[in-house]
Amino acid sequence: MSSGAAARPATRARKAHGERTRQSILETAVDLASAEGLEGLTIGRLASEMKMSKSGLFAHFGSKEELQLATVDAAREVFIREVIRPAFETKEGLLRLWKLCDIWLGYVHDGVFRGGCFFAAAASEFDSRPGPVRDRIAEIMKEWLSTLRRAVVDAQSAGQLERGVDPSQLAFEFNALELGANWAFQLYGDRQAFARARDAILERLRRHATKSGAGVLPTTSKGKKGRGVAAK
Amino acid sequence: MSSGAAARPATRARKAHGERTRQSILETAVDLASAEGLEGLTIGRLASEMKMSKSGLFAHFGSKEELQLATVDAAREVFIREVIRPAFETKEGLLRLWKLCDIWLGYVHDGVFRGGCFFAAAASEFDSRPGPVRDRIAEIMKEWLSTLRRAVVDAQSAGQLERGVDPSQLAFEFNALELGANWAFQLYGDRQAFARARDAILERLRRHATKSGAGVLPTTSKGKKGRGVAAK
DNA sequence: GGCGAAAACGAACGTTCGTGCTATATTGCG
DNA sequence: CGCAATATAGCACGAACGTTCGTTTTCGCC
Repeated sequence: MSSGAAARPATRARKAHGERTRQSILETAVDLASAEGLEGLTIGRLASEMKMSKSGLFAHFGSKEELQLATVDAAREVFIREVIRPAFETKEGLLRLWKLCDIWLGYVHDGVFRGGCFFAAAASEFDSRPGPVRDRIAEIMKEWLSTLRRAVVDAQSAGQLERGVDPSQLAFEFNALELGANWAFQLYGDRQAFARARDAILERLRRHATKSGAGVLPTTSKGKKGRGVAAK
Repeated sequence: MSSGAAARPATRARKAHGERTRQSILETAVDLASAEGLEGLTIGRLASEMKMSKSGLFAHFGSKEELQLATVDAAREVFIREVIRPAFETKEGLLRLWKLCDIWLGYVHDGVFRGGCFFAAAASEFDSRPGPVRDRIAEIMKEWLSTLRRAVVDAQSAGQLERGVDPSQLAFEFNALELGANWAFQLYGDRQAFARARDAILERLRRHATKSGAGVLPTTSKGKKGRGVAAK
């Protein structure tokens, strides 16, 4: 009903040239919204950015709320492409858990979104504003938290992480440290915050790593390139 | 020039009844802004909440930006009263550091501001919006971070915390965990997040506490009442 | 009790918001 | 080519925004 990516049953093969502009509108929308907020993302502003008329652009979505929802989902796609997918190139275990955190921090540092983590900003903006947009944001962030938690469990199953640690607790802490780094970077431009978050995360990973797990972690948090897969 | 609290040189003793309404406007403004954001805090909305006319209310501030600045400073006063002052009743050292974190979490949990931590929301809203408001918010959050850092240093001076730990690093981590709890509570209503943050903070404090420091920390993170000053 | 200042009001300003309508380009298919 | 569907533009709307202005109410003080 909504996620029309590429799953039409071949009955309607045409209708492609509206979809394309819609997509490029959403690219701009995501960028704009990450900086000015999902509510500050105004249709007039977006239209002038796209050199389109308000009404022409508006017709693609039908309402502002639909535009916001589409923007959130577009941001989710970017997040998956920039963070999840790269981290999942590493096979499950302690290193993938680390990669998830490391790449997340890199994605904020490198300014994939103009205003830092799109979802951190969106969550904070909508957390007191009930409705479908808020629900969708919460859902997506829950996906992320689950991914983090799942990575912890997998690392335990692989025998690289002590079984005593609570996966939800660890996921909470890592997510908090990431949000903290994002916060410090957005507010102060403090790049050191990334190193602080990495230090804190690595320290926890090291403390709870088993003997076989300790080897896979990078030796320092400074360099961008981790040491790579050493174990096995 | 601005902070006219109660420091007039007795030349002008009158002029109190405008200041009072101004103060009560700001109370409402703080509450409103914490939920709907500093930009969503609209003059018309605020006026109708106060049962005043837009123009009558407006005259107290002269511009929306001035209103926002005054609101931010009013929120700072609340924060000092609700968090800083209570924590500073405990004498400097490891316990005060813990109190700062513990009370902060309580202040979010108990809903001192309708939308969670006022400054977490404001920082996120204004971090991509240069200007005096953003600067003031950043300044206030820096005060908080400094307070946290200072508490770490004091705990070290008191011989209750290992001197090896980096005060800025610890302040960063604690602040991040607090923001993380605030985030989880606002978005999911997840009260468990407070316990998670407390656990994480306490664990770090315990790990780096000296022998003489270990005694002052509470035995569990569950109860609201800490064990109290046991050492010395 | 009346005077002057401070405080609150009501109406209007120009702008921008989201959202409808209607008409005109643009395009894919027979 | 011509036709139908789609995509974009133009225009107008009611509401809300921050702000200004001139007037009216309130209130401390002589």
